[in-house]
Amino acid sequence: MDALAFFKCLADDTRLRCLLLIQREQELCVCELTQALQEIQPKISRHLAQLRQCKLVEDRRQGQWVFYRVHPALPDWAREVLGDTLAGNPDFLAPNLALLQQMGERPERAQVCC
Amino acid sequence: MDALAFFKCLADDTRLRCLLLIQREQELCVCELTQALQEIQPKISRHLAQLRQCKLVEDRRQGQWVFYRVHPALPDWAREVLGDTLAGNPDFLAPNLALLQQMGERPERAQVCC
DNA sequence: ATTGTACATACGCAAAATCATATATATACT
DNA sequence: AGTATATATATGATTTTGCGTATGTACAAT
Repeated sequence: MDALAFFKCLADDTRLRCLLLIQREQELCVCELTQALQEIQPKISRHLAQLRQCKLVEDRRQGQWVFYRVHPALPDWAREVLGDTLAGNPDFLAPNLALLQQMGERPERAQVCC
Repeated sequence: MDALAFFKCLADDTRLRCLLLIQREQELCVCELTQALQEIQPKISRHLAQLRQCKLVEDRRQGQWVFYRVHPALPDWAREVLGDTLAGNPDFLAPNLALLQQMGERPERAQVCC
């Protein structure tokens, strides 16, 4: 995970919101992100694919849904960057979180472990 | 200083190295950055202009030289991002710092204050 | 089997970012 | 005044990135 590739992933509005939302909510599926960002599904999927290829997120299929989470092997410094960004920009995700709350019938996620 | 604009500035190799070098060395002039990155001067200047316009750096003319430093009004979270990135990628600037050491006759900087 | 939902990817195009070259400006020195 | 150094910016070409549409695949339910 090199620094330049990491920041390139954060340098797009869709990717930045997706990643920070996933970090904040632990795990989100594509349809939830589509709703939270009010974007069409292929657009969300395309950006998630890039985050996945760069190993910033990990995906897990559960039934019809694919859930994304922050990649467990993401280096500490990168995690701290995400944390600092969230802490320093408390309003950034506000509209997206509101849309997520509004969403009815969100898919139930199985407990993954432990 | 919004998060997206900040990360867009970091999403280019030249800008990322310039900014991290400036952060680490306190203050650097264009010719030092040109040497440290082994790039032509207009390329360095162009990227510095972008960092300046986004208020990530501040410039100061001293005689023939223009010195750049991290902008004093840069928000804390952004400073922490730079610090985390430097700490987490200790080898990233190594070649650039080596080239900077090799450079003879580096311009003397006046003490700015205090 | 078929229909529907969730998600991924391929393709062609448009827009944005980057580049190298040329040129302009500002200061220093003689 | 004239030359040299340091830096900035304009220009046109090239590369990269992002987009919407169309399509493909996997799973669920009937």
